[in-house]
Amino acid sequence: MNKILKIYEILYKKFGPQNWWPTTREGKDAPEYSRKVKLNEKEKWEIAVGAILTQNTAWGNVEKAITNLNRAGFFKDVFNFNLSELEKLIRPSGFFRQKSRYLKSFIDHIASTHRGSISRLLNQSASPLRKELLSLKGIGPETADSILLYAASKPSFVVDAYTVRIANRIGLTDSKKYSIWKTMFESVLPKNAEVYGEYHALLVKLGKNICRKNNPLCFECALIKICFEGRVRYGYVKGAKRRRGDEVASRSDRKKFKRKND
DNA sequence: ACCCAGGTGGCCC
DNA sequence: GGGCCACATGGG
Repeated sequence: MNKILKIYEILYKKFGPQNWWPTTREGKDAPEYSRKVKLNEKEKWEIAVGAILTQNTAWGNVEKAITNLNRAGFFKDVFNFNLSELEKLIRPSGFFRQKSRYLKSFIDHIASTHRGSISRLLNQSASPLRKELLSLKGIGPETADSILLYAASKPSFVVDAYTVRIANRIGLTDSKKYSIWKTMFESVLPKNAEVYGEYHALLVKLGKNICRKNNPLCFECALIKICFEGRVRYGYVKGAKRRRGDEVASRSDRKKFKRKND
């Protein structure tokens, strides 16, 4: 079986569905994970805004920003907020000056080009929509694909830092090009938004908790059998030299991990 | 006191 | 087309 399919099978079995992208329920302020079949206009806005806010930023900080936006009634009337109001509200998500500009230009674009409806933007077919998103300041390939996949429900695979790190360690490819990574996954997986969405979310889950940048918890990783670096760290690969920092995680790390994950 | 986080754009060669 | 750098807050 192809490794890319195998990874999905293993992670899905281990972690179950992740129900991305988190959105805020009626009457609440903070986003939660729960899969919706059909998104309303507010939820589409929230996903697109979240995709911009989470650029190189911990999701917890984005949650704080989205909570602020909800309390201010932002998603009910996105056209009624100016730059400095946005800056204040999204401050916790970091890079708030650039991100507020990115948001404003996104909002203005929808106002002027799509008669104020984000659905009119998102209802296009995937390829022109992707091009249009990429033409906006502050929307690069990952953010565009996140919006395509999670807000527009189109099968467009999202490649992020976790995807690259995990696939690098497993030994899939060492390419530096986003398009190569994206094609690698899309050419193997069924062209299905739900599968793409779960796959990406599962990689994030693994990357956050186990396949961490420093001191990855390979001893707990469900992918150890198919991961080159993991096997090297564990000493499974004969003759492979362990490098500094390749030690198996400490006891305290194991305990910490167990506490966090049930 | 570090290091890190669900990237992007600008500038330089 | 690639290699650097600024951008900012909050948690571990």
